[in-house]
Amino acid sequence: MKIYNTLSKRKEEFVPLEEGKVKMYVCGPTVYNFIHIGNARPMIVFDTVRRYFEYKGYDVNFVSNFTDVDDKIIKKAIEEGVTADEISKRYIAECKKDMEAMNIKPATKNPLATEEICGMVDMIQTLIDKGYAYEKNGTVYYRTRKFKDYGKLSHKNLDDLRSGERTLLVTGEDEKEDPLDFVLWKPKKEGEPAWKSPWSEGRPGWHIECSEMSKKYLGEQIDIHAGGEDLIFPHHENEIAQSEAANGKEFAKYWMHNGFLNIDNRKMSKSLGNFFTVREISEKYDLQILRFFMLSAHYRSPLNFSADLMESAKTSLERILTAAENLRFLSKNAANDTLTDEENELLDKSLEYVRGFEKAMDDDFNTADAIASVFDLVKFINTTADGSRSKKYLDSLYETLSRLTDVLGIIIDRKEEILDEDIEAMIEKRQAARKEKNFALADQIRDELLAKGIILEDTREGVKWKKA
RNA sequence: GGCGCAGUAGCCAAGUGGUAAGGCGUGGGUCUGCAACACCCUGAUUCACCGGUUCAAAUCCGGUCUGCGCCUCCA
Repeated sequence: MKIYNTLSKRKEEFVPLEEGKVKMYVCGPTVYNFIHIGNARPMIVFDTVRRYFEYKGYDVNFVSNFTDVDDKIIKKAIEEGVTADEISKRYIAECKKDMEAMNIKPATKNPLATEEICGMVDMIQTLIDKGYAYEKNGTVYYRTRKFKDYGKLSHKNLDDLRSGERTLLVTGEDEKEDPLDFVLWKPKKEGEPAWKSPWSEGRPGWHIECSEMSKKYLGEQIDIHAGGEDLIFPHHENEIAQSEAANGKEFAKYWMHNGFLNIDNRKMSKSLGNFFTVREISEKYDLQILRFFMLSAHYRSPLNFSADLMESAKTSLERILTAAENLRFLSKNAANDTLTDEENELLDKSLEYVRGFEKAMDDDFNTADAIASVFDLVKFINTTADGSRSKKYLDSLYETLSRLTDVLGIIIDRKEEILDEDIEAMIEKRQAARKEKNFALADQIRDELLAKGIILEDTREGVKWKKA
């Protein structure tokens, strides 16, 4: 397996720290509102990465935090006249609902920043003891120039940052030894949530949260650290500086970053009025479609979102779902159960698509290419599966398709739904009408059912129905 | 100013040296009472543009144009 590593700027063969295990940390959202579709991209992408590791037999320890103390949360709390805690708890719950609807597997652990303050204080103290941090008037800063590898992830050097950052110099607090130093701990302002520390009553800086939570739940060294590309600098760069200085060893072996989601080729923002929450999308579409849409491009490419593209994704996904539905239907009605020699050969052939899928995924999780293999398999299913096939053959194809779509987090199973008796009766009535060639009545009944949200399809093997 | 990414058919999108995957859409056909599903056929003599390297370039090098991102909270 190859993974593109932001550190080296190239694809590298994946070698786990510990045989058969993957330790990965994904920076989670700050919970001050419903998550937006931009937040959804890393969730979907890295859940798919995790699923593929599991498919390959790895035991994945997947940790993703919620940042539940932050200026934006505090601001929102003040607006609503409630506690910051209430805001964060509420939106964590809402976020988990959205994640479930996107079929994102629950993380092994979702640490909350506010529950890990102790560890952060310890880590900051270690940094001070080692000379990597200093305290001024209750605020603790990281001594950026002391960490010689600073800039290795974002491939910046300190002097470039300085020359470009006039604003930083101007706004930089006088207390800082250097404008590039960043905050590890800050004293509280009136009315803000605060915790005790040796330096002041206050709260941790954003960057130290992830360093500490990653260490606590995964250890000092992890395999993969991931997040949106905007986190490369300064967030991840700072995490490296903190963790490697404090722990004295390499923090993460592979750094993965997803590209941004744009709306009409522009960055999503509230001021441009092109801002969508996942919840809003879910009112119009099954979130499987959003998931499928996001996986239709490579995770490192920018991805443009629009209504047309969602419609297109919906139709595409429908094609996969229809093939699965057909297999289920045929299997239920299959006459014989033993595989013929020809079917055996066909099944061998179908494995070619599995190999294509794996080859794509092995190459830095190329989901767009992997989906092409799924469509090849779908075509194969549509051309070889019919009423004459054995149950075993049909089930075997279904199992193959299901295995691949499961890696993508696409659910093809559908619960057996039971129709109301009167609808059942209408379908029978329509069948009778068709037999008598009373097509006017048959069509009328079909329209009535459509109005009730039931779509009928007449096939050689019988009548199929699905919900609109 | 510094750092970086991208430009492939109507749309989306794979493809990093060997002669352009896949999906959506369009048009035609087969199946069907019709519809739907599905299947078959239909698509870039060409990969923003110019020049170079090579037997061979969408893929490598140089330049031009265009769009975008990061450098500040941000997935």
